[in-house]
Amino acid sequence: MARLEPLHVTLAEDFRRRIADGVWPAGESAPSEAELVRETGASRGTVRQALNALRTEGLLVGGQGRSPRVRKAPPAQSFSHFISFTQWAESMGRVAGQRLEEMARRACPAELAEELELPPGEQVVQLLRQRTLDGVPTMVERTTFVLDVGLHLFTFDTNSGSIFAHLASQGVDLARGRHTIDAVGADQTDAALLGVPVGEPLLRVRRLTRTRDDRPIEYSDDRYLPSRATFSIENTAENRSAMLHLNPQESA
Amino acid sequence: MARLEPLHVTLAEDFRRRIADGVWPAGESAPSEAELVRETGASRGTVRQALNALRTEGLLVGGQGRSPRVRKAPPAQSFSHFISFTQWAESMGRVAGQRLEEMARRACPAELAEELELPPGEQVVQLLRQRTLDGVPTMVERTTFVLDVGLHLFTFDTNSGSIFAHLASQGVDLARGRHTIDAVGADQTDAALLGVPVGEPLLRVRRLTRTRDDRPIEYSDDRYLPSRATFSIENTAENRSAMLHLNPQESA
DNA sequence: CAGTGGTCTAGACCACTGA
DNA sequence: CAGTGGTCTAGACCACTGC
Repeated sequence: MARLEPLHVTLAEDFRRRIADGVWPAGESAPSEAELVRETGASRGTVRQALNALRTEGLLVGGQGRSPRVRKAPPAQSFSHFISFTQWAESMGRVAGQRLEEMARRACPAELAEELELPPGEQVVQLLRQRTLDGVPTMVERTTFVLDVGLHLFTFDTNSGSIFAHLASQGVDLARGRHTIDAVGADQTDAALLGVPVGEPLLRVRRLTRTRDDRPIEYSDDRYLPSRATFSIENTAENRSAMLHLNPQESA
Repeated sequence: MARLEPLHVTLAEDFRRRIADGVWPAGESAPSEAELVRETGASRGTVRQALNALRTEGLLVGGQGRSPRVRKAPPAQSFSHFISFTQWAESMGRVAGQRLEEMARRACPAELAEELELPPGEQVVQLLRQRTLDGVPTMVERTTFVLDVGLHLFTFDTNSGSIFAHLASQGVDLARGRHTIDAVGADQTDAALLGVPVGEPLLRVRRLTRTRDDRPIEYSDDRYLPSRATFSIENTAENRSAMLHLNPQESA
């Protein structure tokens, strides 16, 4: 019996499923750690490691003295949902669509060169795409890839699916992302692609994605129709991990 | 020698300080776990618990086979920065200001009653405040408190500091928050308080804050000038904790 | 009071990395 | 190869909850 996953990951998935399936009903107490140790045969440390994962996801709350209680399950969000419009849509049973407006290889603009930690004049691959959800225009995506990664895209029909799924199959491992969120008025391009007046408020997310060894791979400027999508974040006092940085800007 | 904090918390703070002070220079390898065990005298499990905290904060990256490397320190963000404009400003050496426009006790509006899990007709306390950063208008805040918490505010000069600091001193323990982010055009009130035209794009954050035992305490609708503040989030593939939910909205 | 989770220890085996 | 972090175990003591 091959076991590719660590035991604590398997247990965490098992527990997540019990919550999703209502085996551990929302609002009630979950079984005690001692009980889970008896049931699973794993040691307490391993059981705790699994439970802690659910805690930081907000699926379990409380503790100290009484069994933790189960919260109503928010849809599980994996990292790929952060960076892939397609995977996000699919996770909700929606259909993501895309139309490539432009794809170009060119010298990296100065502002982006700094973000991507590239020397001046380095070549990059840039895309402009309109994204749809169930056929309705929802987002305008302006993405810049470092050259060696972007070259994979020329072997790929960019109108036919998820760029990130394609890159993953090529061995590109995205591991970390920084997302900066603000609001902008629609420019001419946004307005045309989203079917709204120029100046309409849009929710903008700028994202820098890195590999496991911290090399910047991709920068994207995505502008959403707020009537079509919003972001939400959960965070807790115990847990510093859900980091929402509120950055002051000098007056634009 | 009283030790109020758990050892792993003390160690984590120590390690964070070493990164901030450059004792562990950014970009270089941190000491191995074995080394830290020798140095601190703590067991490996405890050292790992401390290091894992820094990992999920994004201060350390990498692993398996080689020592983790240190990333340039993002400013440490505690939970209080999420929910308190004042504490956020202070953490950056800025000065937060506020002007109370309105404070009222009234029946809870229907949309909010659901969010706050209150029976229909329940009384709440509502505030409308203009917030400034270094004297410049930056945000308009519409906050609703459940009654027993809101009553604390009548014993408090709301023009003179942080509401959350005041509530904390009254024994109200905020523990968890859900933040929903989108973009809206400024309405008449926003426009007047922020000094921009009606329709100007604003970054809106709606927040529901809960106590440790999951009781909703406060709901707020905060609208920022994007030229004055943006949000950013860090997340990783290993770690599900930084949850960014991208929620579809039916057309408004 | 008994049961719970929070903390801490000591020791073990493995997979992976880099010289 | 030796050293690293990833995983897992077994057992211990404590602070806190609820009865």
